[in-house]
Amino acid sequence: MQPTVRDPNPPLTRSVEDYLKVIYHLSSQGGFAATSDIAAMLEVSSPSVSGMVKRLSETGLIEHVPYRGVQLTPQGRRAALRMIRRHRILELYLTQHLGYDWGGVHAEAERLEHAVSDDLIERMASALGQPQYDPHGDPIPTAAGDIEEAELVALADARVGTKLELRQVGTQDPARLRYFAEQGLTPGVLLTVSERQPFDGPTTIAFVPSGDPRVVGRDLARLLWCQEIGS
Amino acid sequence: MQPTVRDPNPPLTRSVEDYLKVIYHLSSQGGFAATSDIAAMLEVSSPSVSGMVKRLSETGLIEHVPYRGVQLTPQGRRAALRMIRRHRILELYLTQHLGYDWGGVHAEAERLEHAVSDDLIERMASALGQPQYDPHGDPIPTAAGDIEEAELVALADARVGTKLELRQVGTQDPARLRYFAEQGLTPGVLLTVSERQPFDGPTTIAFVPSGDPRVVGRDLARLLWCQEIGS
DNA sequence: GAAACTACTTAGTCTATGCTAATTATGAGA
DNA sequence: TCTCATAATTAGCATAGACTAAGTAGTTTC
Ligand SMILES: [Mn+2]
Ligand SMILES: [Mn+2]
Ligand SMILES: [Mn+2]
Ligand SMILES: [Mn+2]
Repeated sequence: MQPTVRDPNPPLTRSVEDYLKVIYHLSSQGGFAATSDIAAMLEVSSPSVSGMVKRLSETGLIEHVPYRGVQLTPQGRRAALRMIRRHRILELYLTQHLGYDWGGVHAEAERLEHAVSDDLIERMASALGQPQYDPHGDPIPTAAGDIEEAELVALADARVGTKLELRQVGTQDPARLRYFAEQGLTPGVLLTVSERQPFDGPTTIAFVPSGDPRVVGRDLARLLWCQEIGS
Repeated sequence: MQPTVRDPNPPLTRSVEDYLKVIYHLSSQGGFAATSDIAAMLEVSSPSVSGMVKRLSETGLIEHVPYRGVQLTPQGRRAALRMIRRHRILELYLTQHLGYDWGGVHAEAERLEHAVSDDLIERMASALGQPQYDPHGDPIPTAAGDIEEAELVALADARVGTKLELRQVGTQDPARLRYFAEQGLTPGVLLTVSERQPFDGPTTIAFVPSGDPRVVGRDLARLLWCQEIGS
């Protein structure tokens, strides 16, 4: 009778997968992810995060510096990017093939990402023609775990007079997403920055080529990630 | 400070949903589902089943007669049929739209059924044209919870000389399913029973209209559910 | 440099779900 | 009716993941 050896490589649980994704997003700018930020993103208590952080660092998925924060190990990063690939392919598949709108698709993908097989994800990716971006403009990591790192500027910070392409919309909030869609503010749109009010005021843009003007408040303008267009 | 009131109607967990489905299948012929049969189907231990049975009967999803077995309450039956609808629509969607074969599709649906929203299932059902049967010929319950009850006979029990339509294939085993598909034994096929060897021997059939003969061993013939065709 | 605020961790508890080992009920045969 | 095999249950324990309450470390502020 075996003394019950623990599986050294158990499959990741749903909770673990969501923690890794959140830690990836919080530490992608190079720094550490703070306990309280993780707690806020996942809507759990700080002690819950401390507990999970302990387990994740014991299994080698993250590195924990007490009172500083956590970072992903290469293994944790691979796992996180795998989940992000799943999430974004699911979002795109649901919008392209099942009529979802880009506001409602996030919640569905948030659950499905943990249940689909790699095989199903690759079938969806094929059906979509190996897409590079999800409905919100976010880059889809490759199956090998590579992800495009774009140098983008928030519309709220773009200099007046520059010409921009809207590339990513940095929110999952259905209400804001639907509003952006109504305003024509979806990835791929071209615009110029015509004016910005002082004291963190709104930004005025003009669509290219129509020239139609639009005023965008500061909070929303911070969600619109753009790329400067030469000339 | 509230003394923490428990949610009186928590969402069902993945485990609970799988238990209900299994209990539905085991008790669908009118009787009780036995603890050991539930345990075998779910590949868990008998004490685990006893424990779950206690909780499920406390929440009113099943009726438990100790040492006899369990049956679904109307509420439990509704929940089980909802899961079966999800499972079968998923199986059909994956085969029709994503190129799955009918052998591999069950495992994928077994996980996805717990993660999809009702909305997604209904979108899939629409894309499929409100289908009535899954890839294995099993009837898909309606969203309202009605399910077709067909009077079928196993090929192993069909009288020699009768003409039959193959309606359902009663296994999820990928190897057997692929074998059946190779042999042309898929739902909708017409055949006549030409011979049966004594002492639980194999059954010989002839396909209609081609007349091609085929010998089917007893164990496999018990998985092929058929309907007698008039004339 | 001490006080005070904030963020983080630790301690202790709870639920869901699984397990093994031990016990008990049921029904079939003798 | 008694015995025994089988099936089911109970007892006791483990793990994942959440929570609240309490304590501690780091950081500001005067
Ligand atoms: Mn998720
Ligand atoms: Mn997205
Ligand atoms: Mn299942
Ligand atoms: Mn099926």
